[in-house]
Amino acid sequence: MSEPALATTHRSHLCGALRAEHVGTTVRLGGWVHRARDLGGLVFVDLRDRAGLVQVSFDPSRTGSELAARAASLGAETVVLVEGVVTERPAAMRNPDMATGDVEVRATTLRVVGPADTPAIPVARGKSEQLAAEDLRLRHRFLDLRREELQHNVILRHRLMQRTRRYLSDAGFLEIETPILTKPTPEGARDYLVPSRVHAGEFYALPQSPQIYKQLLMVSGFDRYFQIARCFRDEDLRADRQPEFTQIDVEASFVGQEDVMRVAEGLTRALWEEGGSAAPAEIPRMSYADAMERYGIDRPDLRYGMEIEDVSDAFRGLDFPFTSAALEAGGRVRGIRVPGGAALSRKQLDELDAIVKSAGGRGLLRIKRVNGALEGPAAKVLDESRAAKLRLADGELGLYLAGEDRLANPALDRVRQDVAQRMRLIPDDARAFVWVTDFPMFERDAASGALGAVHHPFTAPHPDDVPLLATEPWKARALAYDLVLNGTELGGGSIRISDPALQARVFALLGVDDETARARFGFLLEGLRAGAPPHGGIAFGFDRIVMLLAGATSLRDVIAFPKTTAARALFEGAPSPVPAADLTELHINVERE
RNA sequence: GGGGCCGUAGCUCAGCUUGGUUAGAGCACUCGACUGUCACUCGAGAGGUCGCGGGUUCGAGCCCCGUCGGCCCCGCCA
Repeated sequence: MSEPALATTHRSHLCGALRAEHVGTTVRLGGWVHRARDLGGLVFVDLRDRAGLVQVSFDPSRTGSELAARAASLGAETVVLVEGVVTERPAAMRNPDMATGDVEVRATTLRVVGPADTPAIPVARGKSEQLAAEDLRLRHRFLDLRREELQHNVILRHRLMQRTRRYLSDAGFLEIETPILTKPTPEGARDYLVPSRVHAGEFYALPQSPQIYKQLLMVSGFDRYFQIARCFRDEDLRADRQPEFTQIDVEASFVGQEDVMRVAEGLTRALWEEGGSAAPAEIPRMSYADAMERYGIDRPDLRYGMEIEDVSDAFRGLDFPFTSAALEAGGRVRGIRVPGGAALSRKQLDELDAIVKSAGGRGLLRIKRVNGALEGPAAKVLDESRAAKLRLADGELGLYLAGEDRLANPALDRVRQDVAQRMRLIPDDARAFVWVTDFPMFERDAASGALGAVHHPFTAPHPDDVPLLATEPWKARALAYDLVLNGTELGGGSIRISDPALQARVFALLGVDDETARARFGFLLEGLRAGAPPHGGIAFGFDRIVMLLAGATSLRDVIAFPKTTAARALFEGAPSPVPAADLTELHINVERE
């Protein structure tokens, strides 16, 4: 890959790009003083720009003592312009840890153009020195962003964004922008609202996603659309959740599920290649039902085994307190077998128990096989044939939960993940992509029994299951699909309903009456009645993809100016109060507690 | 809305268990020495609202209550 010429009137080369091939060249550099070393005559300055570091030397016997003295007095993070000659370093003075370590620039001039206060947080950091606290890093973001790691992440983000545009554009997709000021939606996440000055008491909402707009673009005949779309959700944050985030949003017409998945796979492959690691040619698939049965979650981590197994038969008919009640109530006994798990300490097992309890379970039944014999509270009640059904090998530990699947699944998932980490069962470089398909259309609220959309209310039912809408709608599958990597959802999508009559039926099932549907989604319904092609699409969580490919552990490390977990921007100080006059103009009266 | 952890010099941390004279260290900073370093080295110095408020106590960085901020998790996130 050839670097573009970044030469300007102030500089001829990038600091970090200088190599042996430049030896003898007179260069002009601009950069930040990373570190300076004053040896009492000879002075070295490591100069930094976005390409990296280069050592600039000031030898008083060549430069005169005045220039060397000025170099010695440079503070960290000062911006300077330097003129000099790229020189090969003597063999013993090369630095193999530096990309530019074979050369140095012998300075002939030095000009301070950007004096700098002593940095509030260090940019240059010793090998074993800790990072500054994250709130300080966010408050002084312009300094933190100078660090090599964040520079790398931001540049990677740019490359992934460009690769996305190139891939989708080459595949015939049109990049079309949709409004940021849009209509509040009662469904889904809480909206960020923007008051209207012109219309007292009325509000725009920031989009949670461009969902309806992209469907209307299909109605309008744009056939293939994409957008790198900023989305907003006013919900509480996590390490992998920001209030504003970026989606790669894709929609296409005259497509079925397979067509969308093929494009999504191609894009994934391109992005992983751009990120420096190849994605598999074909991504395996698993049904939602299968994922829940074997992994207890709809985004299974397939980098390791320990699948959930049903061992109800081993306990059926037994008078054993842990399992009897659950089995009689129609529940099951399920769990995982942990290879080598018999060696886990009492303390570790208690910690697992705590995890189960925090996930809503009553506790774990633990059975291990040591030297051929079962050990644990259930060992006495299980005879040979029942014990055999557990299929525990020597040294294995069985961890079981009894009860309803809806309660046991999340707990089993947590246990499986925790154990995998504890036992180091996850290979370092493993990548396990999987498509999860055949999601249910609806989920039933546990208390009220009311139906809600699993994906969103515009998702098409599986054609085989349309009859179920009239009888047992909660059993109907949707044409919805999620792409999962290592237990993380990368993206998800669906084929949409393009038949207005079917859309009306689905709204009815969701408890949305005609009038409400018209008020909330009228412009979409009118669109569908105007002649809608079959269409569907997918949206990827772009920030999360960058995070994975950057090897970062927090979204904040791949977003230039992120928010804290309290949705604050520490750098610019948002949100903030506004003058009373501004509120008056917006017809807003703020009540304070 | 709930739970957990953290807050001491510009930065990273120790001190808190068991309250007691002047709150320490490394880095950074200032001054000085040093001509091949690359986390340069060496010497000296300056630097503190112990997040904030209240309480207990003869006495609080340390104990208690509240509060603010950060991080992680549950709820929430069609």
